[in-house]
Amino acid sequence: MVSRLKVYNTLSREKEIFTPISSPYVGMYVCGPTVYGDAHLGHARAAITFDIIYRFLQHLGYKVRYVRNITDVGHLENDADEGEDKIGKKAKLEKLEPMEVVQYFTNRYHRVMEKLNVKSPSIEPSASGHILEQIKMTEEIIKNGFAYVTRGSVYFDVNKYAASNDYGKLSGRVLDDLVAGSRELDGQKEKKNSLDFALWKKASPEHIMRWDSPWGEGFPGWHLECSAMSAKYLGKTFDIHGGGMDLMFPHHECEIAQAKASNKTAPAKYWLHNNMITINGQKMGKSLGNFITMDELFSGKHELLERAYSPMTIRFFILQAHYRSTLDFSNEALLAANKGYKKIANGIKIIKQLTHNGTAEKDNKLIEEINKLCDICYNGLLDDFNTAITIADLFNLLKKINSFYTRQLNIDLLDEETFLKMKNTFLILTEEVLGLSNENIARPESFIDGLLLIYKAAKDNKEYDKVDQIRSFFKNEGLVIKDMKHGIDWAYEE
RNA sequence: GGUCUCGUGGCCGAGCGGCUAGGCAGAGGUCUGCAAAACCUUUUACAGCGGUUCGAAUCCGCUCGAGACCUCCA
Repeated sequence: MVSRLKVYNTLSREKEIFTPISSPYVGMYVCGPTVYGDAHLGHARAAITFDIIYRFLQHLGYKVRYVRNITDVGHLENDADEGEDKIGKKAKLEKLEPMEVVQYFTNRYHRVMEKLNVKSPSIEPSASGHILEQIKMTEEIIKNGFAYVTRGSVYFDVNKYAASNDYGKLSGRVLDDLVAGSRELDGQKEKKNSLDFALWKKASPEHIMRWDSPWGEGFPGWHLECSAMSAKYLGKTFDIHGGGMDLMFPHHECEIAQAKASNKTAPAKYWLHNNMITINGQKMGKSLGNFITMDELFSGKHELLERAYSPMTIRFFILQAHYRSTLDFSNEALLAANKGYKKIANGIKIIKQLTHNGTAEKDNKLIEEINKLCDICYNGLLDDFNTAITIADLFNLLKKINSFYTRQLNIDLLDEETFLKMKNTFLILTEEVLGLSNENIARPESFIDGLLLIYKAAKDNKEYDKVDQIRSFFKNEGLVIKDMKHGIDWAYEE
């Protein structure tokens, strides 16, 4: 397969032609959520970004194994020794088992993803389910001389590693700058160097989540799970590693170091990072507390929201920007996205109804124009998954589709091939690749009530043919009309 | 302080040296019993100042402004 797909690789800071390690197979690992809170817009952006990548790679014919983890252990509040585990803290607060917290928020995350029409990954491993793999990797790193044990904890020796590897390449850091800029945090006395990070941490007495290890009871460091699980399911080197830009340093940098220190090979060929959602120009994030959860968006229940926004509106909103640009949240922007999405949704609806008669005379100029409009639609996606450009081009194609629909243009002037190409290009790109499914926005009950009003009027006017007609509509849907002395209602046909 | 990114018309947002991005909003028109939709046309741009170039929103420099990472964050 000759690839025309270009991807921006954070490692090289360039767009590169995408060539998988062993085509047609593609391995992709994406950092998933830490399940101690509800998903917000930022989680949605990351998930949707890599959902598009997953879908488009599949569309191009690749066989993709997509691994997205659930972080349920080891993610501390901060780097200090007394930094609490995020899950553990929440569990204590709510008087729950840590795994209850994990299950609860995992379920909720899945529900939101389903609404957003984000496909499930091929494998969704959790950190707590891979403690053995993480211990093994830690042992390997110690064996290779890149980690040391202090009082029951194991730390990665960044200086030692950096002597023979370029630590900081991914995030563009220089080691000396990092040392100079690093803050003094408590409890770093165990480390030889402030940049060293934990592979395994000794559990303090009050720490709930703990496992046996060669170094005593403890728990794995945050960065380790991704290294262990990606290697387990995708091999020591795989094609794509993704995640939010904020994970670039230190998380992804540490992952590379761990992988090289244990497996002696760089983990991923391409590193892809999605940018942040901003709100009033500022990053939306947990620490700033300025995030809006997906449930709040769906229900409109948040002080910054003027109304509720449907999942597809949000998906469309996110896709209208390129994934490597920041995207600013506002009601106005979301409102515009809502209308834009509806326009696409109407396009999907009408193109399914369009039919074509092949016998008429053909218009070669029109045929050429339509073909060109169709071909162009792929350019955006092929250029580093630029959905903004593809959507713009789809709107241009949609203008023609609408013209055919309203008969302002005669569709029979197209040849069969072009007609099908137009239909397929629009439907496949919108529904399958961009994942813009039709939302069921109509409320059937209000239609039923409306029909019953007409039914009543027809009865009053003794227009019995109309009455019978309406009754048969109901019957076809498995419903019956109930004429009662005190009024009219409907019921399910028994 | 260090490293880096960005500043596009009323709003959002593409753009990677020459060719109308697109969506929303506004104006005019076609169609229409009315309305809506749709289609056509159209008004507001590239933070500022210099430079490179035949040509710059796009490259370089400076100034101003916003932000990200260097702790946890998608």
